[in-house]
Amino acid sequence: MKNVKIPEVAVSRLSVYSRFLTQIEKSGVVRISSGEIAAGTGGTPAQVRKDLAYFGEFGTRGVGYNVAELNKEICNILGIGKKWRVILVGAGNLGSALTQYAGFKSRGFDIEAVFDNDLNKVGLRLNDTPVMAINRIYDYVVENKIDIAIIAVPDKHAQDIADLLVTSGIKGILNFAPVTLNIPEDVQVRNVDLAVNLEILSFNIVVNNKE
Amino acid sequence: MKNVKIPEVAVSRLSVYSRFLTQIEKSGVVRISSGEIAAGTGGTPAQVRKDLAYFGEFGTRGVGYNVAELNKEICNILGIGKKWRVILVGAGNLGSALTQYAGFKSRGFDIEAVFDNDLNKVGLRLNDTPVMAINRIYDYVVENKIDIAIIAVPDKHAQDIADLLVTSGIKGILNFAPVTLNIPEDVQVRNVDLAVNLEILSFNIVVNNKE
DNA sequence: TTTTTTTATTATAATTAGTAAAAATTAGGG
DNA sequence: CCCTAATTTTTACTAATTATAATAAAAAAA
Repeated sequence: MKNVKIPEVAVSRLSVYSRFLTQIEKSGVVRISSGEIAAGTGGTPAQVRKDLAYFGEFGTRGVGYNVAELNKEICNILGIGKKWRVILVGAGNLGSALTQYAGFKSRGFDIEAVFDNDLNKVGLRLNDTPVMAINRIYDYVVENKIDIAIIAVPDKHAQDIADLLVTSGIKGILNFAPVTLNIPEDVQVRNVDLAVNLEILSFNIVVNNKE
Repeated sequence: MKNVKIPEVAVSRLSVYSRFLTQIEKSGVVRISSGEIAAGTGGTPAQVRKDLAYFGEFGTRGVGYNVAELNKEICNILGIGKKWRVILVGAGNLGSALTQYAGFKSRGFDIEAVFDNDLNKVGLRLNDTPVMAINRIYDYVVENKIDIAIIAVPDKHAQDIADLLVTSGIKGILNFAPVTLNIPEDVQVRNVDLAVNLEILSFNIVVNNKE
Protein backbone atom coordinates (compact mmCIF):
# COMPACT_ATOMS: atom_id res chain seq x y z
CA MET A 1 0.00 0.00 0.00
CA LYS A 2 1.12 3.48 -0.82
CA ASN A 3 2.44 5.36 2.13
CA VAL A 4 0.99 8.78 1.38
CA LYS A 5 -1.67 10.16 3.63
CA ILE A 6 -4.97 10.57 1.89
CA PRO A 7 -6.88 13.76 2.67
CA GLU A 8 -10.21 13.01 4.23
CA VAL A 9 -11.97 15.41 1.86
CA ALA A 10 -10.62 13.33 -0.99
CA VAL A 11 -12.12 10.21 0.56
CA SER A 12 -15.47 11.91 0.96
CA ARG A 13 -15.37 12.95 -2.67
CA LEU A 14 -14.59 9.40 -3.72
CA SER A 15 -17.74 8.38 -1.95
CA VAL A 16 -19.71 10.93 -3.93
CA TYR A 17 -18.09 9.84 -7.19
CA SER A 18 -19.05 6.28 -6.44
CA ARG A 19 -22.66 7.17 -5.79
CA PHE A 20 -22.72 9.06 -9.07
CA LEU A 21 -21.11 6.20 -10.95
CA THR A 22 -23.58 3.70 -9.53
CA GLN A 23 -26.37 5.84 -10.85
CA ILE A 24 -24.73 6.38 -14.22
CA GLU A 25 -23.96 2.69 -14.55
CA LYS A 26 -27.64 1.86 -14.13
CA SER A 27 -28.51 4.13 -17.01
CA GLY A 28 -26.22 2.10 -19.23
CA VAL A 29 -23.25 4.41 -19.68
CA VAL A 30 -20.03 2.43 -20.10
CA ARG A 31 -17.29 5.04 -20.38
CA ILE A 32 -16.91 8.37 -18.67
CA SER A 33 -14.35 11.17 -18.52
CA SER A 34 -13.11 13.01 -15.46
CA GLY A 35 -14.91 16.06 -16.79
CA GLU A 36 -18.23 14.29 -16.83
CA ILE A 37 -17.70 12.96 -13.32
CA ALA A 38 -16.85 16.48 -12.21
CA ALA A 39 -19.96 17.89 -13.84
CA GLY A 40 -22.13 15.31 -12.19
CA THR A 41 -20.70 15.69 -8.73
CA GLY A 42 -19.96 19.37 -8.59
CA GLY A 43 -16.18 19.42 -8.81
CA THR A 44 -13.37 19.99 -11.28
CA PRO A 45 -11.89 17.42 -13.66
CA ALA A 46 -8.42 17.99 -12.23
CA GLN A 47 -9.59 17.24 -8.76
CA VAL A 48 -11.37 14.10 -9.83
CA ARG A 49 -8.18 12.82 -11.44
CA LYS A 50 -6.07 13.83 -8.48
CA ASP A 51 -8.37 12.08 -6.05
CA LEU A 52 -8.21 8.91 -8.08
CA ALA A 53 -4.46 9.23 -8.54
CA TYR A 54 -3.96 8.76 -4.81
CA PHE A 55 -4.90 5.14 -5.29
CA GLY A 56 -3.66 4.18 -8.72
CA GLU A 57 -4.24 4.46 -12.42
CA PHE A 58 -7.77 3.60 -13.30
CA GLY A 59 -8.26 5.41 -16.57
CA THR A 60 -6.96 5.24 -20.11
CA ARG A 61 -5.46 8.32 -21.68
CA GLY A 62 -7.47 9.67 -24.53
CA VAL A 63 -10.39 7.47 -23.49
CA GLY A 64 -11.52 8.03 -19.95
CA TYR A 65 -12.69 5.59 -17.32
CA ASN A 66 -14.75 2.46 -17.53
CA VAL A 67 -17.73 3.26 -15.34
CA ALA A 68 -18.27 -0.17 -13.82
CA GLU A 69 -14.58 -0.83 -13.34
CA LEU A 70 -13.86 2.50 -11.73
CA ASN A 71 -16.83 2.20 -9.43
CA LYS A 72 -15.67 -1.23 -8.36
CA GLU A 73 -12.22 0.14 -7.60
CA ILE A 74 -13.61 3.00 -5.55
CA CYS A 75 -15.88 0.64 -3.64
CA ASN A 76 -12.85 -1.49 -2.88
CA ILE A 77 -10.93 1.53 -1.69
CA LEU A 78 -13.76 2.66 0.55
CA GLY A 79 -14.31 -0.80 1.93
CA ILE A 80 -17.82 -1.08 0.56
CA GLY A 81 -19.00 -4.56 -0.18
CA LYS A 82 -17.06 -5.88 2.77
CA LYS A 83 -20.41 -6.62 4.40
CA TRP A 84 -19.84 -4.61 7.50
CA ARG A 85 -21.81 -5.66 10.50
CA VAL A 86 -23.61 -2.64 11.87
CA ILE A 87 -25.78 -1.96 14.88
CA LEU A 88 -27.70 1.12 15.91
CA VAL A 89 -28.05 2.43 19.45
CA GLY A 90 -31.10 4.57 20.12
CA ALA A 91 -34.55 3.74 18.81
CA GLY A 92 -35.86 7.29 18.85
CA ASN A 93 -36.98 9.37 15.93
CA LEU A 94 -33.58 9.67 14.38
CA GLY A 95 -32.78 6.02 15.00
CA SER A 96 -36.00 5.02 13.34
CA ALA A 97 -35.18 7.15 10.32
CA LEU A 98 -31.73 5.63 10.09
CA THR A 99 -32.97 2.03 10.07
CA GLN A 100 -35.08 2.99 7.07
CA TYR A 101 -32.43 5.02 5.32
CA ALA A 102 -32.05 3.49 1.87
CA GLY A 103 -28.61 5.00 1.35
CA PHE A 104 -27.14 2.69 3.97
CA LYS A 105 -28.46 -0.64 2.85
CA SER A 106 -27.82 0.01 -0.83
CA ARG A 107 -24.16 0.61 -0.01
CA GLY A 108 -23.72 -2.51 2.03
CA PHE A 109 -24.31 -1.09 5.49
CA ASP A 110 -27.20 -3.11 6.81
CA ILE A 111 -28.26 -2.36 10.36
CA GLU A 112 -28.89 -5.74 11.93
CA ALA A 113 -30.00 -4.77 15.43
CA VAL A 114 -31.17 -1.76 17.39
CA PHE A 115 -30.56 -1.17 21.09
CA ASP A 116 -32.62 1.01 23.37
CA ASN A 117 -33.15 1.53 27.07
CA ASP A 118 -36.90 1.87 26.71
CA LEU A 119 -38.19 -1.54 27.76
CA ASN A 120 -41.47 -0.89 25.97
CA LYS A 121 -39.59 -0.94 22.71
CA VAL A 122 -37.42 -3.93 23.51
CA GLY A 123 -38.63 -7.08 21.83
CA LEU A 124 -40.44 -5.16 19.12
CA ARG A 125 -39.16 -4.44 15.65
CA LEU A 126 -38.17 -1.05 14.32
CA ASN A 127 -38.78 -1.13 10.59
CA ASP A 128 -38.15 -4.83 10.66
CA THR A 129 -34.99 -4.61 12.73
CA PRO A 130 -35.17 -6.20 16.18
CA VAL A 131 -34.89 -3.90 19.20
CA MET A 132 -32.87 -5.17 22.15
CA ALA A 133 -32.04 -3.89 25.61
CA ILE A 134 -29.00 -1.65 26.03
CA ASN A 135 -27.46 -4.01 28.56
CA ARG A 136 -27.15 -6.62 25.85
CA ILE A 137 -24.89 -4.48 23.66
CA TYR A 138 -21.63 -5.82 25.00
CA ASP A 139 -22.47 -9.47 24.48
CA TYR A 140 -24.03 -8.85 21.12
CA VAL A 141 -21.07 -6.94 19.74
CA VAL A 142 -18.59 -9.49 21.02
CA GLU A 143 -20.52 -12.56 19.90
CA ASN A 144 -21.47 -11.22 16.50
CA LYS A 145 -18.20 -9.44 15.79
CA ILE A 146 -19.97 -6.16 15.06
CA ASP A 147 -17.76 -3.69 13.20
CA ILE A 148 -19.63 -0.42 13.32
CA ALA A 149 -22.10 1.16 15.71
CA ILE A 150 -24.29 4.14 15.02
CA ILE A 151 -25.03 6.25 18.07
CA ALA A 152 -28.36 8.07 18.00
CA VAL A 153 -29.06 8.52 21.69
CA PRO A 154 -29.54 11.72 23.71
CA ASP A 155 -26.35 13.70 24.39
CA LYS A 156 -25.98 12.77 28.01
CA HIS A 157 -25.90 9.04 27.30
CA ALA A 158 -23.65 9.17 24.29
CA GLN A 159 -20.32 8.90 26.11
CA ASP A 160 -21.49 5.97 28.25
CA ILE A 161 -22.69 4.11 25.19
CA ALA A 162 -19.45 4.91 23.42
CA ASP A 163 -17.42 3.54 26.35
CA LEU A 164 -19.47 0.38 26.31
CA LEU A 165 -18.96 -0.03 22.59
CA VAL A 166 -15.23 0.56 22.83
CA THR A 167 -14.92 -2.01 25.59
CA SER A 168 -16.74 -4.53 23.50
CA GLY A 169 -14.25 -4.09 20.70
CA ILE A 170 -16.10 -2.04 18.13
CA LYS A 171 -14.01 -0.78 15.20
CA GLY A 172 -15.90 2.35 14.25
CA ILE A 173 -18.57 4.67 15.57
CA LEU A 174 -20.84 6.98 13.63
CA ASN A 175 -21.99 9.48 16.19
CA PHE A 176 -25.11 11.58 15.77
CA ALA A 177 -25.13 12.95 19.31
CA PRO A 178 -23.91 16.56 19.33
CA VAL A 179 -21.14 15.95 21.84
CA THR A 180 -17.40 15.39 21.53
CA LEU A 181 -16.79 11.77 22.36
CA ASN A 182 -13.68 10.61 24.13
CA ILE A 183 -12.54 7.58 22.20
CA PRO A 184 -9.21 5.73 21.99
CA GLU A 185 -7.25 6.34 18.82
CA ASP A 186 -7.60 2.88 17.38
CA VAL A 187 -11.37 3.20 17.20
CA GLN A 188 -12.55 5.30 14.29
CA VAL A 189 -15.17 7.96 14.92
CA ARG A 190 -17.18 10.20 12.65
CA ASN A 191 -19.43 12.85 14.05
CA VAL A 192 -22.49 13.92 12.14
CA ASP A 193 -23.77 17.08 13.67
CA LEU A 194 -26.94 18.20 11.98
CA ALA A 195 -27.09 21.54 13.80
CA VAL A 196 -23.54 22.39 12.79
CA ASN A 197 -24.52 22.08 9.16
CA LEU A 198 -27.44 24.40 9.65
CA GLU A 199 -25.18 26.89 11.40
CA ILE A 200 -22.60 26.86 8.63
CA LEU A 201 -25.45 27.49 6.24
CA SER A 202 -26.62 30.34 8.41
CA PHE A 203 -23.13 31.83 8.47
CA ASN A 204 -22.82 31.57 4.70
CA ILE A 205 -26.15 33.28 4.17
CA VAL A 206 -25.15 36.16 6.43
CA VAL A 207 -21.77 36.59 4.76
CA ASN A 208 -23.33 36.32 1.32
CA ASN A 209 -25.87 39.03 2.08
CA LYS A 210 -23.24 41.40 3.45
CA GLU A 211 -21.21 41.36 0.27
CA MET B 1 -16.18 43.50 8.15
CA LYS B 2 -12.78 41.95 7.61
CA ASN B 3 -12.15 40.98 4.05
CA VAL B 4 -10.35 37.69 4.65
CA LYS B 5 -12.00 34.49 3.58
CA ILE B 6 -12.90 32.30 6.48
CA PRO B 7 -12.22 28.59 6.02
CA GLU B 8 -15.39 26.58 6.22
CA VAL B 9 -13.77 24.10 8.61
CA ALA B 10 -13.11 27.02 10.93
CA VAL B 11 -16.78 27.95 10.83
CA SER B 12 -17.80 24.41 11.60
CA ARG B 13 -15.42 24.39 14.56
CA LEU B 14 -16.89 27.65 15.81
CA SER B 15 -20.23 25.95 15.83
CA VAL B 16 -18.82 23.15 17.94
CA TYR B 17 -17.14 25.62 20.31
CA SER B 18 -20.43 27.39 20.75
CA ARG B 19 -22.25 24.22 21.61
CA PHE B 20 -19.57 23.40 24.15
CA LEU B 21 -19.69 26.89 25.64
CA THR B 22 -23.45 26.76 25.96
CA GLN B 23 -23.10 23.57 27.94
CA ILE B 24 -20.25 24.93 30.07
CA GLU B 25 -22.13 28.14 30.71
CA LYS B 26 -25.04 26.20 32.14
CA SER B 27 -22.75 24.51 34.62
CA GLY B 28 -21.75 27.91 35.95
CA VAL B 29 -18.24 28.33 34.58
CA VAL B 30 -17.44 31.99 33.90
CA ARG B 31 -13.95 32.01 32.44
CA ILE B 32 -12.25 29.57 30.14
CA SER B 33 -8.94 29.27 28.33
CA SER B 34 -8.34 28.21 24.76
CA GLY B 35 -6.76 25.05 26.13
CA GLU B 36 -9.91 24.11 27.97
CA ILE B 37 -12.04 24.77 24.92
CA ALA B 38 -9.69 22.61 22.88
CA ALA B 39 -9.86 19.80 25.43
CA GLY B 40 -13.63 19.92 25.45
CA THR B 41 -14.08 19.95 21.71
CA GLY B 42 -11.24 17.78 20.55
CA GLY B 43 -8.85 20.31 19.05
CA THR B 44 -5.67 22.21 19.83
CA PRO B 45 -5.47 25.47 21.78
CA ALA B 46 -3.70 27.18 18.91
CA GLN B 47 -6.44 26.30 16.53
CA VAL B 48 -9.13 27.53 18.87
CA ARG B 49 -7.38 30.89 19.12
CA LYS B 50 -6.75 31.05 15.41
CA ASP B 51 -10.37 30.35 14.62
CA LEU B 52 -11.51 33.08 16.97
CA ALA B 53 -8.89 35.49 15.68
CA TYR B 54 -10.53 35.49 12.26
CA PHE B 55 -13.32 37.53 13.76
CA GLY B 56 -11.75 39.70 16.41
CA GLU B 57 -10.22 39.80 19.85
CA PHE B 58 -12.49 38.15 22.31
CA GLY B 59 -10.10 37.11 25.05
CA THR B 60 -7.96 38.79 27.66
CA ARG B 61 -4.26 38.00 27.81
CA GLY B 62 -3.30 36.23 30.93
CA VAL B 63 -6.93 35.54 31.67
CA GLY B 64 -8.72 33.71 28.90
CA TYR B 65 -12.23 34.14 27.60
CA ASN B 66 -15.46 35.03 29.31
CA VAL B 67 -17.68 32.05 28.57
CA ALA B 68 -20.98 33.86 28.13
CA GLU B 69 -19.46 36.74 26.20
CA LEU B 70 -17.52 34.53 23.84
CA ASN B 71 -20.52 32.35 23.19
CA LYS B 72 -22.61 35.38 22.39
CA GLU B 73 -19.97 36.60 19.94
CA ILE B 74 -19.80 33.23 18.22
CA CYS B 75 -23.57 33.06 17.97
CA ASN B 76 -23.53 36.49 16.38
CA ILE B 77 -20.89 35.39 13.92
CA LEU B 78 -22.81 32.27 12.98
CA GLY B 79 -26.05 34.15 12.65
CA ILE B 80 -27.74 32.24 15.43
CA GLY B 81 -30.46 34.11 17.26
CA LYS B 82 -31.49 35.80 14.05
CA LYS B 83 -34.70 33.78 14.19
CA TRP B 84 -34.36 32.16 10.85
CA ARG B 85 -37.56 31.06 9.24
CA VAL B 86 -37.20 27.43 8.27
CA ILE B 87 -39.37 24.94 6.44
CA LEU B 88 -38.91 21.25 5.79
CA VAL B 89 -39.80 19.43 2.61
CA GLY B 90 -40.48 15.73 2.97
CA ALA B 91 -42.53 14.25 5.79
CA GLY B 92 -40.97 10.82 5.67
CA ASN B 93 -38.96 9.11 8.35
CA LEU B 94 -36.04 11.44 8.17
CA GLY B 95 -38.26 14.49 7.96
CA SER B 96 -40.14 13.37 11.01
CA ALA B 97 -36.91 12.95 12.91
CA LEU B 98 -35.75 16.40 11.88
CA THR B 99 -38.89 18.15 13.10
CA GLN B 100 -38.21 16.61 16.48
CA TYR B 101 -34.48 17.24 16.49
CA ALA B 102 -33.76 19.21 19.63
CA GLY B 103 -30.47 20.53 18.32
CA PHE B 104 -32.28 22.69 15.79
CA LYS B 105 -34.82 24.40 17.97
CA SER B 106 -32.39 25.07 20.81
CA ARG B 107 -30.14 26.91 18.36
CA GLY B 108 -32.85 29.10 16.92
CA PHE B 109 -33.79 27.04 13.90
CA ASP B 110 -37.47 26.31 14.36
CA ILE B 111 -39.15 24.41 11.57
CA GLU B 112 -42.48 26.12 11.08
CA ALA B 113 -44.03 24.05 8.31
CA VAL B 114 -43.57 20.74 6.56
CA PHE B 115 -44.43 20.04 2.93
CA ASP B 116 -45.19 16.67 1.42
CA ASN B 117 -46.79 15.26 -1.71
CA ASP B 118 -48.66 12.56 0.18
CA LEU B 119 -52.18 13.96 0.46
CA ASN B 120 -52.92 11.62 3.35
CA LYS B 121 -50.40 13.53 5.42
CA VAL B 122 -51.46 16.99 4.30
CA GLY B 123 -53.56 18.76 6.90
CA LEU B 124 -52.17 16.64 9.72
CA ARG B 125 -49.39 17.63 12.06
CA LEU B 126 -45.96 16.11 12.20
CA ASN B 127 -44.73 16.44 15.75
CA ASP B 128 -46.86 19.52 16.10
CA THR B 129 -45.72 21.10 12.85
CA PRO B 130 -48.42 21.50 10.17
CA VAL B 131 -48.03 19.47 6.98
CA MET B 132 -48.96 21.17 3.73
CA ALA B 133 -49.12 20.16 0.09
CA ILE B 134 -46.00 20.51 -2.03
CA ASN B 135 -47.76 22.79 -4.49
CA ARG B 136 -48.13 25.38 -1.77
CA ILE B 137 -44.38 25.74 -1.22
CA TYR B 138 -43.90 28.64 -3.59
CA ASP B 139 -46.62 30.81 -2.10
CA TYR B 140 -45.68 29.94 1.44
CA VAL B 141 -42.00 30.79 1.01
CA VAL B 142 -42.80 34.06 -0.75
CA GLU B 143 -45.51 35.18 1.65
CA ASN B 144 -43.70 34.22 4.81
CA LYS B 145 -40.24 35.23 3.67
CA ILE B 146 -38.78 31.82 4.48
CA ASP B 147 -35.00 31.85 4.72
CA ILE B 148 -33.97 28.24 4.83
CA ALA B 149 -35.44 25.02 3.51
CA ILE B 150 -34.46 21.53 4.53
CA ILE B 151 -34.83 18.95 1.78
CA ALA B 152 -35.56 15.44 2.99
CA VAL B 153 -37.31 13.95 -0.03
CA PRO B 154 -36.35 10.96 -2.19
CA ASP B 155 -33.41 11.53 -4.55
CA LYS B 156 -35.41 11.79 -7.73
CA HIS B 157 -37.55 14.64 -6.46
CA ALA B 158 -34.78 16.64 -4.81
CA GLN B 159 -33.77 18.71 -7.85
CA ASP B 160 -37.36 19.65 -8.66
CA ILE B 161 -37.98 20.75 -5.10
CA ALA B 162 -34.74 22.68 -5.12
CA ASP B 163 -35.71 24.47 -8.33
CA LEU B 164 -39.05 25.38 -6.81
CA LEU B 165 -37.38 26.71 -3.69
CA VAL B 166 -34.85 28.73 -5.65
CA THR B 167 -37.59 30.29 -7.75
CA SER B 168 -39.47 31.28 -4.65
CA GLY B 169 -36.44 33.13 -3.35
CA ILE B 170 -35.05 30.87 -0.65
CA LYS B 171 -31.67 31.90 0.79
CA GLY B 172 -30.30 28.56 1.87
CA ILE B 173 -30.92 24.87 1.44
CA LEU B 174 -29.88 22.04 3.71
CA ASN B 175 -30.02 18.99 1.50
CA PHE B 176 -30.29 15.46 2.87
CA ALA B 177 -30.93 13.83 -0.49
CA PRO B 178 -27.80 12.06 -1.72
CA VAL B 179 -27.66 13.87 -5.03
CA THR B 180 -25.67 16.82 -6.31
CA LEU B 181 -28.08 19.69 -6.63
CA ASN B 182 -27.78 22.28 -9.34
CA ILE B 183 -28.29 25.59 -7.58
CA PRO B 184 -27.44 29.20 -8.50
CA GLU B 185 -24.47 30.67 -6.71
CA ASP B 186 -26.36 33.19 -4.63
CA VAL B 187 -28.31 30.45 -2.87
CA GLN B 188 -26.33 28.68 -0.18
CA VAL B 189 -26.41 24.91 -0.09
CA ARG B 190 -25.11 22.33 2.36
CA ASN B 191 -25.29 18.68 1.64
CA VAL B 192 -25.56 16.23 4.47
CA ASP B 193 -24.87 12.82 3.13
CA LEU B 194 -25.26 10.19 5.79
CA ALA B 195 -23.92 7.36 3.65
CA VAL B 196 -20.77 9.31 2.82
CA ASN B 197 -19.97 9.55 6.49
CA LEU B 198 -20.37 5.83 6.92
CA GLU B 199 -18.14 5.23 3.94
CA ILE B 200 -15.39 7.49 5.23
CA LEU B 201 -15.62 5.58 8.48
CA SER B 202 -15.37 2.34 6.57
CA PHE B 203 -12.29 3.60 4.72
CA ASN B 204 -10.65 4.69 7.94
CA ILE B 205 -11.26 1.33 9.55
CA VAL B 206 -9.72 -0.49 6.60
CA VAL B 207 -6.67 1.79 6.51
CA ASN B 208 -6.27 1.56 10.26
CA ASN B 209 -6.29 -2.22 10.21
CA LYS B 210 -3.74 -2.40 7.41
CA GLU B 211 -1.14 -0.41 9.28
C1' DT C 1 0.77 10.82 -39.97
C1' DT C 2 -1.11 14.55 -37.62
C1' DT C 3 -4.48 16.41 -34.68
C1' DT C 4 -7.61 15.90 -30.93
C1' DT C 5 -8.95 14.00 -26.69
C1' DT C 6 -8.04 12.65 -22.22
C1' DT C 7 -5.39 10.74 -18.38
C1' DA C 8 -1.16 10.71 -15.39
C1' DT C 9 2.41 13.24 -13.47
C1' DT C 10 4.86 17.03 -12.07
C1' DA C 11 5.15 21.75 -10.64
C1' DT C 12 3.15 25.81 -8.81
C1' DA C 13 -0.03 28.33 -6.08
C1' DA C 14 -3.23 28.84 -2.40
C1' DT C 15 -4.96 27.57 1.71
C1' DT C 16 -4.83 25.96 6.33
C1' DA C 17 -2.52 24.59 10.51
C1' DG C 18 1.09 24.94 13.80
C1' DT C 19 4.94 27.32 16.21
C1' DA C 20 7.28 30.84 18.43
C1' DA C 21 7.85 35.39 19.92
C1' DA C 22 5.70 39.58 21.71
C1' DA C 23 2.32 41.86 24.53
C1' DA C 24 -1.00 42.22 28.17
C1' DT C 25 -2.97 40.90 32.54
C1' DT C 26 -3.00 38.91 37.06
C1' DA C 27 -0.96 37.55 41.30
C1' DG C 28 2.60 37.05 44.64
C1' DG C 29 6.73 38.58 47.19
C1' DG C 30 9.74 41.92 48.88
C1' DC D 1 3.50 49.98 46.32
C1' DC D 2 6.55 48.28 42.84
C1' DC D 3 8.83 44.55 40.66
C1' DT D 4 8.93 39.87 38.94
C1' DA D 5 7.02 35.54 37.53
C1' DA D 6 3.34 33.02 35.59
C1' DT D 7 -0.35 32.75 32.47
C1' DT D 8 -2.61 33.37 28.23
C1' DT D 9 -3.88 35.94 24.23
C1' DT D 10 -2.38 38.13 19.96
C1' DT D 11 0.44 38.48 16.07
C1' DA D 12 3.85 37.26 12.89
C1' DC D 13 6.22 33.59 10.86
C1' DT D 14 6.98 28.80 9.32
C1' DA D 15 5.50 24.37 7.88
C1' DA D 16 2.21 21.29 6.02
C1' DT D 17 -1.53 20.32 3.38
C1' DT D 18 -4.59 20.72 -0.41
C1' DA D 19 -5.98 22.55 -4.81
C1' DT D 20 -4.98 24.26 -9.29
C1' DA D 21 -2.41 24.64 -13.36
C1' DA D 22 0.90 22.99 -16.64
C1' DT D 23 3.16 19.40 -18.99
C1' DA D 24 3.91 14.89 -20.86
C1' DA D 25 2.16 10.65 -22.55
C1' DA D 26 -1.10 7.63 -24.61
C1' DA D 27 -5.03 6.50 -27.37
C1' DA D 28 -8.31 7.51 -30.90
C1' DA D 29 -9.92 9.98 -34.85
C1' DA D 30 -9.24 12.51 -38.95
